[in-house]
Amino acid sequence: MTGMDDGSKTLSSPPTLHDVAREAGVSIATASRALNGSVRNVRSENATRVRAAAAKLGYEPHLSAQAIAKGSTRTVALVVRNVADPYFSSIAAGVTEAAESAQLIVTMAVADGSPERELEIVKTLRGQRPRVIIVAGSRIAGTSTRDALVEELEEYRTAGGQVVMISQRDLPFSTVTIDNHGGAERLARALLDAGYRRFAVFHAPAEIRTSSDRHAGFLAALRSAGVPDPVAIETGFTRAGGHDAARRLVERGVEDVEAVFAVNDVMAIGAMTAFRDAGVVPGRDIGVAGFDDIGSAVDVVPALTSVAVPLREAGSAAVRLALSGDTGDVGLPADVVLRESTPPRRTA
Amino acid sequence: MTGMDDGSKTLSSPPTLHDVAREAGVSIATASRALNGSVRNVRSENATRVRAAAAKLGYEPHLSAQAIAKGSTRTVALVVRNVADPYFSSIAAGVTEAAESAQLIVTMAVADGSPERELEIVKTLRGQRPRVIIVAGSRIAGTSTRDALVEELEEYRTAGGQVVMISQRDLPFSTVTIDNHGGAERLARALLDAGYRRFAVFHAPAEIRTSSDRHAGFLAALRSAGVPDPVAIETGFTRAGGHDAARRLVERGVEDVEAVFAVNDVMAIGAMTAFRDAGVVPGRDIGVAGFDDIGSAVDVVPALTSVAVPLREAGSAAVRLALSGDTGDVGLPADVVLRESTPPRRTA
DNA sequence: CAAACTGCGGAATACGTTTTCCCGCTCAAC
DNA sequence: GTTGAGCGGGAAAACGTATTCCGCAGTTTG
Repeated sequence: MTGMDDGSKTLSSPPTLHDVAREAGVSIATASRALNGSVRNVRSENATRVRAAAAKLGYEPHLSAQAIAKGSTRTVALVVRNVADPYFSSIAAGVTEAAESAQLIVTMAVADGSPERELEIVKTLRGQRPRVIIVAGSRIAGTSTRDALVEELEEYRTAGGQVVMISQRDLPFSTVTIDNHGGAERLARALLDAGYRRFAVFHAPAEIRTSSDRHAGFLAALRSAGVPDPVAIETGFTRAGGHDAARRLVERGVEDVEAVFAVNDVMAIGAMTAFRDAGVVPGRDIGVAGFDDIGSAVDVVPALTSVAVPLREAGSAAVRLALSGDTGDVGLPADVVLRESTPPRRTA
Repeated sequence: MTGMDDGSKTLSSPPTLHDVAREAGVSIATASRALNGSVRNVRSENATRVRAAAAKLGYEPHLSAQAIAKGSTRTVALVVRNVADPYFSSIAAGVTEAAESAQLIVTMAVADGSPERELEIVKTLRGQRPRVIIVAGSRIAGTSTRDALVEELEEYRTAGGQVVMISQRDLPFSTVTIDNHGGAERLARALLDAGYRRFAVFHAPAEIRTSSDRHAGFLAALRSAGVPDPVAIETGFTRAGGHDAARRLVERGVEDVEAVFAVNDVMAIGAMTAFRDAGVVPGRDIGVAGFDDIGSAVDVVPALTSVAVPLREAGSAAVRLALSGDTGDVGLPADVVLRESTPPRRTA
């Protein structure tokens, strides 16, 4: 390319094991054995010479080459719907934490709520030959893409890969489940105890399993208490969705609802500011509760009643479950946290 | 789970190009040429047969093998301090967006604020031979690890890699800079215009460049306006840090400060709830301003005055900058957004 | 009509590792 | 003093793919 590197950094390819071996005056095999804990020993004098050579040359093993030689990689692949959402970034944090402590590299892809994109992602991920594929927040969509996704993942699994879903039960894979149904039930009962009787629910389309589970749990508790069904407003699973739903509820007239349950916190928070903008003060004029207990739940005013979900833990549990090799599910609790957004209400 | 599922799917290794070629009745070379847009053509009949065979077998090319054969990968590596922080997850969102539109895979690692960990990460990342390494929110720490990091990255670069820093100027790499200094100056002027005169600043240790730039800009604007220097409280760059700083400020006595500038929004938000818990109402008893304009800035009460920073854009700009191959910096603006947390103040 | 050229298939090599296999050496056991 | 085991070094074969090079047909050119 350019001339001799007289003195300074000309562009060159990174040193290979071959270079290290030559520098140390040993064979490639010996160098390889010295640099990773192989079964075989190498004489300690040679080992130190190899290590010195590697350090001198700034050698780093080519992971792809290792992967192909060993027939296995050290990566875990994570697909999420949206990294910027605290729900998923918390999961991602747990995943990277557990992965790094297992010396694994994590690759991340964002599906953006599109089942087609998700399918495409899983395909290219398969090319990575990761040890594990973790899918968080998949959308169980129209059966055609869904079936294709399942098939793709099953092929991956028969090829020796581990698949773990997060909060996506009833797909034929190990999953880390969150007690969405039970948490929502307990939340409903807590709100009933606090004196609320008439509710609205802001939920996402039914394909989003997390949403429908929470919705169902809430409904079940209400019904078993003999309270009238809440008004249900379907909207997006995002802050904007919650904001929008609140506006629609206000337009419709909000006098007959005492509290709103939004199926996640970002929706609830969006709803709170929409309510406030419309002159309906959350916590005073209307109770608001969310789900997930994301960090900022305590920072909004009034502090948001929610259901605490160990998201980070879910991420790391997914990795550990996959690495354990067991198939089977891990269940995580979901605990109600009452705060000022749903103050006790004097029943009439 | 269950025993042998006799009949189908026994555990087997994924199909290789060899299998596809055999199935299609052509050579490996032809199969390879048919499946990726090679320079060479293959007769269309053969091409369709190869594609059919690939589809039938569920073939996905082994990315590691491709990487080693071609001598280059299609991955971009991102190292952040903490995924769960909205600052970094927004950047990560931008990075993945741009990467995916360039058909690149992103691998992510979390440095967790530890320079040693960061160094270690960059080392193993180098083994990945990514096209690009993006470092966001690095901590310029004690020069020893810092120099080691720089050296590591420079070796990577002389080996043909692209390095981009985000908001970490004056390291010898291309960087996407955010106008932290100017944004903080403009914020200070806006607060002065609103009638505030006596300030406190919550900032992070000086090694965090983002923090010190913002702090310096704020200070500069204050001084050039002839206003007394603010009380400076050093704390962590996190929500907890802001919370803690606010408590310390309240303990010290808060009568003589009219407004607080926290060098980022999560700190500001943490500070607001600490103030409120201490009976100091943000927006009434004390003005609070942050920096970054994260999504939840509009959801807290009072809505948080901040400086809008195009974080997502910074992430995608970093990828584009790296891919362009140019070295040089990209500057991103930072615009003041006044909200209710800093209402205009009647000057005495 | 020979020569040059084009289009395309396949064998073989390369990429950077790990691992198997073979070999020589040393040491202990008989 | 032979033999067998144990140790450790190196040559070579893998791993799955891209690509170079060679060869063969068919086509153009003069």
